[in-house]
Amino acid sequence: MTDQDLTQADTVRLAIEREIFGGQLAPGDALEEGRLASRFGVSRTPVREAITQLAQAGLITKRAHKRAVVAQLDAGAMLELFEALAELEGAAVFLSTSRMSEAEKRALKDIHEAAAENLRSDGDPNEYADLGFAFHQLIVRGCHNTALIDTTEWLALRVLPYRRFQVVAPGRLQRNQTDHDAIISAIFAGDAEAAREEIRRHTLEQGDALMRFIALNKTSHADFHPNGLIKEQPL
Amino acid sequence: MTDQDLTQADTVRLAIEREIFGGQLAPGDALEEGRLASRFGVSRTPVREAITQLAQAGLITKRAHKRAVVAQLDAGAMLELFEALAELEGAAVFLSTSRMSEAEKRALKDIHEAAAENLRSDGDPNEYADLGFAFHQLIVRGCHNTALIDTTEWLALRVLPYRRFQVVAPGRLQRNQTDHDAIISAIFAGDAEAAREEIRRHTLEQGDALMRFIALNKTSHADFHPNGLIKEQPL
DNA sequence: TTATACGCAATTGCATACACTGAGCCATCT
DNA sequence: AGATGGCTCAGTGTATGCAATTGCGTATAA
Repeated sequence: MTDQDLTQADTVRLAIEREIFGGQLAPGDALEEGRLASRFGVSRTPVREAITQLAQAGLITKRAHKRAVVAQLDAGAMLELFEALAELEGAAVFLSTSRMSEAEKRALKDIHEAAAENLRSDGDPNEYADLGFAFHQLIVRGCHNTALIDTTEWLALRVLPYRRFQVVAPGRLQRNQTDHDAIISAIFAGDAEAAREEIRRHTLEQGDALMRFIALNKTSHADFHPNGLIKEQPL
Repeated sequence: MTDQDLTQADTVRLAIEREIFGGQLAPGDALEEGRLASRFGVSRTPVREAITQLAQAGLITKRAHKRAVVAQLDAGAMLELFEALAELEGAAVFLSTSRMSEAEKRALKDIHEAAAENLRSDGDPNEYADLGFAFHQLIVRGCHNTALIDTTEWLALRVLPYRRFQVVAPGRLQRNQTDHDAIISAIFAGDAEAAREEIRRHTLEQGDALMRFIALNKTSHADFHPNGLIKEQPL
């Protein structure tokens, strides 16, 4: 049963997801069923199914008889998303503080220290970003409530296509690390309410910083388009 | 452009949703594509699409090469769901307290008082349930954050197939009304933190009551079946 | 030049046909 | 008898064809 029994629609969906998160498919790009079908060597049917799923997940917007498009967030939507995400992560960490096992706490600390080391040694910013992502993920999963975890990660997914900007903002990393410091301290101190407030503020600030950064490079006045503004990603 | 331009897949999806919420389709029931197709007078294609969407929404569970099934919640899953919902509603009301317009507050109060009147006059419990649902909905929507609203309602949807039990629990209604009283007071007092705590406790308690009620009528020891008929459901 | 009407190509939504999987049933073997 | 293996068939996954709709270039008008 180790065979996941992946259907072709699943394969296509995962492939498209990767391309969205990897940046090959940027917000605003059109997804044409026929092209994707031939690109993946399947018929339009599984492609359609994959697109339907991604649309339901919010990664793609799709309207009847119109081409599917990689979801594009205007400033307002992104603000809302980060606000909601801040609340959800706050709720999660509130629970996590009393529910994380010792092993989970240690893993969290390990990641946090690896990130610190990355900063000290002026390491790869992409690696730092990955560590930050893992940090948040560990905290959220620490609440041991799959409904809340899934919901939170579902929201987080939607900003992911934009999040790779974060790393280029200068001076942000140090501040990020300080925030994480405060969060982890609150968790280890068992102060759930403080942990909630810290992560709420932190996530809101992250969103703010991302938006401000994007706004500086924006071309359209309401929409962002990652690849149009930034040089290149090493993926 | 008032025409919503509903595709057949949408129509089918809405129809299935209604049947799930209405109870004609109970958790655990199998959805066979071919039957649904002929019942709705369409081909399997739009039915498949509808099922895919509902699966992504969590209302039905679907595994490769197996029949789709109306989502069935075991005790643990339901507990998690209510816990998550409590957190989300808490987050929403926290924001709503400072964001609801006067008109929205008045509408909320009107609903609340209609519910009180329903209780005083020993009215239709179903109507009371609807009012309660509207009460929660108004509060959630009052936060004016569509991401948070959608997420919360998305979670609430998943317990909806079970929620029609609530009304039969004796003595619950009065307590429910008292809780709502406290919530609305906190909102009008502008005490966001109190409102959050009140609705958190309230929603958790609602879930508790529902689960306890179902547990009394259960035959299987982990799974619930609204219609009172438990069907075999090994994993 | 800008705006509007129109027609054709491209693309989606749906139907149908086919391929594959998995669960039961029965026969066969030990 | 119980286990094992193939057979059957209901049902899902995928491919393909066709009709309906869009949007986009072109022509025409203001």
